[in-house]
Amino acid sequence: MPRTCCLPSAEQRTPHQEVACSECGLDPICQVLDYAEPGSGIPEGILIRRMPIPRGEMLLAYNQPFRAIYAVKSGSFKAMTWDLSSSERVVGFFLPGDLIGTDGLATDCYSYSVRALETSSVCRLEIEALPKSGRSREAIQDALITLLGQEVAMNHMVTTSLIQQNAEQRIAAFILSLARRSGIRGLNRQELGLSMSRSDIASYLGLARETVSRILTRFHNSNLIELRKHLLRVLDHGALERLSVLSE
Amino acid sequence: MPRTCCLPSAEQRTPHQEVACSECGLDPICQVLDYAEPGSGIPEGILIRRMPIPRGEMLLAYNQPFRAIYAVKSGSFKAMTWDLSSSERVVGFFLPGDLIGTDGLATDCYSYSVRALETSSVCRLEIEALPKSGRSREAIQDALITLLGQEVAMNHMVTTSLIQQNAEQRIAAFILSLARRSGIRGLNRQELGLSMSRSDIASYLGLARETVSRILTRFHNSNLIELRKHLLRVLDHGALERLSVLSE
DNA sequence: AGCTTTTTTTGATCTGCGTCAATTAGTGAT
DNA sequence: ATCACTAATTGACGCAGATCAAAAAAAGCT
Repeated sequence: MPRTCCLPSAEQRTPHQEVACSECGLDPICQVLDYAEPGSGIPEGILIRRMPIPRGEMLLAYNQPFRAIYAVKSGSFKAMTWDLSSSERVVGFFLPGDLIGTDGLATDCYSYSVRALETSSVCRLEIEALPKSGRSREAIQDALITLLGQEVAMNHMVTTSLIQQNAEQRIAAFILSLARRSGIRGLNRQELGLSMSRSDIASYLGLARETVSRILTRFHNSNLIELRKHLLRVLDHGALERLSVLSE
Repeated sequence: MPRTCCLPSAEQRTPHQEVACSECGLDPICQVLDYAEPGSGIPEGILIRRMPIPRGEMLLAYNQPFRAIYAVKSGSFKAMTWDLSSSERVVGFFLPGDLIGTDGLATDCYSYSVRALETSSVCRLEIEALPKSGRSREAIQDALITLLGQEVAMNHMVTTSLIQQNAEQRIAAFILSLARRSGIRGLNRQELGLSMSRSDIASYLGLARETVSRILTRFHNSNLIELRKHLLRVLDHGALERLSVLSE
C-alpha cells in the first residue's frame, strides 16, 4: 500500500497499516448492522465503508451540523480548534480504529475540525439513518454508551497525565500512548508513523516546537527511540514508562 | 441550612444551595422514572433521593465495581487518583447538578475516588435495577447518551484550555468555570463557596500551592475577586474572561 | 479558653522551558 | 539539478513558576 510522499528507502517508509474490523472502535455498531434481520428498519447505505481521504483534506469542520460518526480504517487525522488569537490548536490525533465525531452526539455540532495527516480511509456511519426504535436500536444505543464511556475514561487519563507533567514526561507519555493505541488495534507497536509535524505535537502537548525537537533528539541520543524522519521506533519501552510516571 | 464548620460571621458562611431537580444533570433520567407507567419493569428504590454525605466521607472509591451513578444535590466533591509516587492527584470537582460515576458505564469500575468536601447530599441511581428492555429503557439510554456526550464535550474544553495556559489564565478559567457551572444550575454565580483547599486547586490545575495562593491574592488586590476564607465573590467577570483567553 | 496541627500566605532562590535568532534539512515545483 | 519555501534543529538568554524556608492564620482538639 503506497504512501503519500515518496521516500527513497524502504526503512523510512511508514508501514501503512489498516486496522481489522474486529479491532475497530465502530465494530460493536457494525455488528448490529451486519446481523440485523431484514425488516429491522435499517436502510442500505447507512454505513459507508473505506471512504478514501487524501492527505490535507478536512474530514469535518468545527460547528458543522453533526451528521455522522467516522472510524479511522487507515492513516491518521488531527483535531483542531482555534483560540481567540485565531491560532490553531491541536486537541487530538486519531489513529486506525479510533472514532471521530462522537462529541456531536450531545452538541449537535462538531466541536473541532479534523484534517487528514496522510492519505487515509474511514468508515462513515450516518446518524440520521439509524433505526428509531426496536431491538437493533437498543443494541446500537448500548454500543454508543460504551463507546462514549470509553472516551470519557480515556480523555480523563490524558488530561490528568498531561497537566501535571513536565516536557520530558509529556513526550514520553505521548509516544507510549501512540504505541499503546497501535497495540490495542492489533498494529505494530514498535514502529510508529509520526505523521504529524513537530508543531502539531507541540501544540497538542502545550509545549514549544523547539522543546519537542530537543527532547526527541535527547531520547534518540539516549537510545530510547530511533528517529528517522517521520518513522519512530521504540527501543526502550521500559525507560519511557519510567519517565512518564503515569505508566500503565 | 447549616454548614459543617461553624463560622462566626454570616458573610463568611457559604450559602449552602441545593440545585432544583429541573436543573440537575440526572433530571432526564428521573423524568423517565417518574412518569413510567406501572408495569414498565422499573422497581421501587431504584433511585435514592437526597442521600446525606458527611464532610470528608468517600462516596465511591477507585477500582470499586460500578454500581450507581450519583447526582450532587447540594455541597461538593472532589475526584482523585494517585500517581506512582502515591501522592494524591485531584482530577475534578463536582458541584450541585453534576453527575458522578458516569465513567463506570464503560469500564465497570470507577476510575477515581470521590470524597465530600463539605456536608453534601446526592441522589443515587442504581444501574443494575434499570429496566432491561422496553420503551423506558430506550428513553434512559437516550438520556445517558446525551449525558455522556456532554461530558465528552466538557472534558475536551477543560483539557484544551488548561494545557496551554499559564498559571494566571488557569486560575481565572477555573474561577469562571465554577461560576458558569453554578449559573447553569440556577445557583448564585457571583458568590462561590470555595470548599476545596488551595492544595486541591493546585493539584487540579497542575500548579504549586504557593502559586495558587499568590495569584488569588493578586486577583484580590486588583479587585477582580473578593476573598474571605472560603467564600469567593466574583467582582470583575469581564476582566477574568479577558485573562482566561478561552472566554465563552 | 489554650494547645496542637493543618492550611495559607509571603519571601528568597533556582531552573525548566519559552522566546528569539540563526543554521540545516527536507519538500515540492519547474 | 536548481531554486524557493517550509519544517526541524541547535544555541543563547530571560522569565514564569517550582522549590525551599519560615511566619501567620485557621481549624480542630480537650
